[in-house]
Amino acid sequence: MKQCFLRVALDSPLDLCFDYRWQGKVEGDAEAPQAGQLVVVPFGRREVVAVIISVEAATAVPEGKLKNALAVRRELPSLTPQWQALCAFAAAYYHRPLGEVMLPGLPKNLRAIKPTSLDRALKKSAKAQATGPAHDGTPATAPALNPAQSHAATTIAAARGFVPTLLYGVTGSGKTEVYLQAAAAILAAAEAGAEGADSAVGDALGGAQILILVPEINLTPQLEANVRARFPSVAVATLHSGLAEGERLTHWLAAHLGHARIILGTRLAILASLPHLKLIVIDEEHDPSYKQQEGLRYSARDLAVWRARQLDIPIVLGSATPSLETWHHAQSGRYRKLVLRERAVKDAQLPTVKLIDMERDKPVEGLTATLIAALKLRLARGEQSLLFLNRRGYAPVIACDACGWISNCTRCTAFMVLHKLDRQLRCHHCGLEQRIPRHCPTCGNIDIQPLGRGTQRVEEGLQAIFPAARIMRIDADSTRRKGSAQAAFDQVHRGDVDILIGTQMVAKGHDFQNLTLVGVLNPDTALFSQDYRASERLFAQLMQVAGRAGRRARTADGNPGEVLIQTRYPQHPLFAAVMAQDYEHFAGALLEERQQAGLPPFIYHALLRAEAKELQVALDFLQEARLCLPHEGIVMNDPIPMTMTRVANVDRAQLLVESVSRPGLQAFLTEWIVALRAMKSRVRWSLEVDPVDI
DNA sequence: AGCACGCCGACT
DNA sequence: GTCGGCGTGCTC
Repeated sequence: MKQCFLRVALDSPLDLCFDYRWQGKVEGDAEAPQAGQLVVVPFGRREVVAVIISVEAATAVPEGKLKNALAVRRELPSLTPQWQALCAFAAAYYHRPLGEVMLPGLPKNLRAIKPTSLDRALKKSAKAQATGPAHDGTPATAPALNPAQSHAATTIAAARGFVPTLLYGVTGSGKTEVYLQAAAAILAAAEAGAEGADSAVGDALGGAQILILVPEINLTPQLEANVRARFPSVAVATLHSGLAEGERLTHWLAAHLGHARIILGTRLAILASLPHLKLIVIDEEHDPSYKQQEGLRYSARDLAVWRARQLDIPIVLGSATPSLETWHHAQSGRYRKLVLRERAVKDAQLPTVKLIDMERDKPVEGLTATLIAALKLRLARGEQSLLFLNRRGYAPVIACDACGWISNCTRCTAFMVLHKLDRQLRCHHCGLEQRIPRHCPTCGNIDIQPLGRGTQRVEEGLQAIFPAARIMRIDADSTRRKGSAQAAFDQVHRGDVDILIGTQMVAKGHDFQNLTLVGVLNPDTALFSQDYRASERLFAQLMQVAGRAGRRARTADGNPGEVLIQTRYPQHPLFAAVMAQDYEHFAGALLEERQQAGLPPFIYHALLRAEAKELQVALDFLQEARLCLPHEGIVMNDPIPMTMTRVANVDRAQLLVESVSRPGLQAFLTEWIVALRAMKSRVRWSLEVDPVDI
């Protein structure tokens, strides 16, 4: 080969690869470019970093259009064929350009035309392993496992090849401990394998990497501390969106170079380069946060399963309330199921769950007399309580009694939420902020009232009822500053808080030792939601928040923790399942409903969204899209406005596409997206595969 | 998506 | 007379 061409993927919505002339060393030379390397190329009037997909001897691009590639970034080891294949799969499955999958996840520094001190970053990532500060520490002793935990850990670590495993265990059953012991066994086995082989091969065999995903950034510090204490001589790297650019670069490099052996991360970590990956763990696999909701709308859980199959390695999906998709696979035998029925702490009991009928026990300040009495008891005993309310702000809306005016957002189909502390009305969808009006903007009435309540209002009411109590609110508003969420949780752990009030942020993962009461203030809206997944989510959320109570052995008077749920619908079957803490029965019933209604996981969905200044324009586009191709075996629903039609002065509509066959749906989408692009419409549109909010 | 070019309204 | 609005055209 005298001359060669580089076929590259770059971050552009154009769904094609671009070829460049390479005027340097070619095939056979150690310095020749190869697939998986980063390369700087001119693109239009700018220069960008791209990934080399292949090196070609010829190109179909006419000579006049061809440009020269500028520089191959040889100091960075190539991204592996496995990583390239993962990206190629995601691009094909979600119908997005390859470059949009490959490049946005790379650290900014690597995508810069002139990377700053890459050599130093490379050295730093390597050093983290050899002389990390934790290296001299003694490993924290692994807690003794109960028989079910031991069995699970051994079974997972002994798996050979692709074995998807559901680790199904109630909150507090010690799933994390199972992950860590399985990880320890796999790391030890890899090390032993490395010693036996000669050193060159040993590195390839020995560098086992383990990826552990958690749903939220807030959960990484606790898990990281845990992991570092247990594995002081193992290099650990975290990957999540909260990292500073420098950290992100060194952590990403530590993973890519194989130095980091345990990688903890949120969903974005599933697209990281992990050349020695030997085990994937998805903790709380049912959690909606694993679904990316903008840009490339991928499911990190689904990609993780694909990645495990591709690498032929085990994957563990852990949950007390598995997603119906995963449960369905476990029931049908496609996934292996390991069960933890006992709580790991000796004598710890499941909390008792009771309902409070709000029709009989009328709430004051959102709190029923029963719940207030329970809070009072905890205060007297010096125990902590948690109140859960999935609505931030002071009140979701303010209204005028006289004329019926309500605080609608002028740009969205939504209310302006009252934020009393900031003296503002705020739209949670477009960010619009307004001063609170002193009188009704329509009729001038001075008597305008907040309707409903959010966390701020409950906090205010609680403080009035219990003036001496130390009350802490944790929600997206109170934790906006970096590190403030961790500081707040630390305060709760230290015992400086009597009553914690929060949104779903407080429901996940945190292990509060002295917390014996959980109050759920108003779960009712989810009972009658249009969204067919609402009840699955509510059940998981209630079980999860209930699990915050009674994680230690017993309360002062020997009772288990208590969960009180306020509702106007105590007869609703969902609550019966929550009280019985019977996930299996509930999941079975939901699956049967889904099968009869023709919903996932028995059917596959894709969603075409369109947005325009005028709703009709978006609907017309979807109608045209609906008819532009024959679609045998595909159900095309009518185009409809989205539930929240208008956001930031843009109207949105959607078209749901269904099929009983995943390959059938995929084949159709591949053709359809070509046809949609050919329409050359000015309407903004996007296609989502496996949507969750429809 | 960027980033250009290109042709019509209110400002130093 | 120019700055700048966003329509449309292209990117190996």
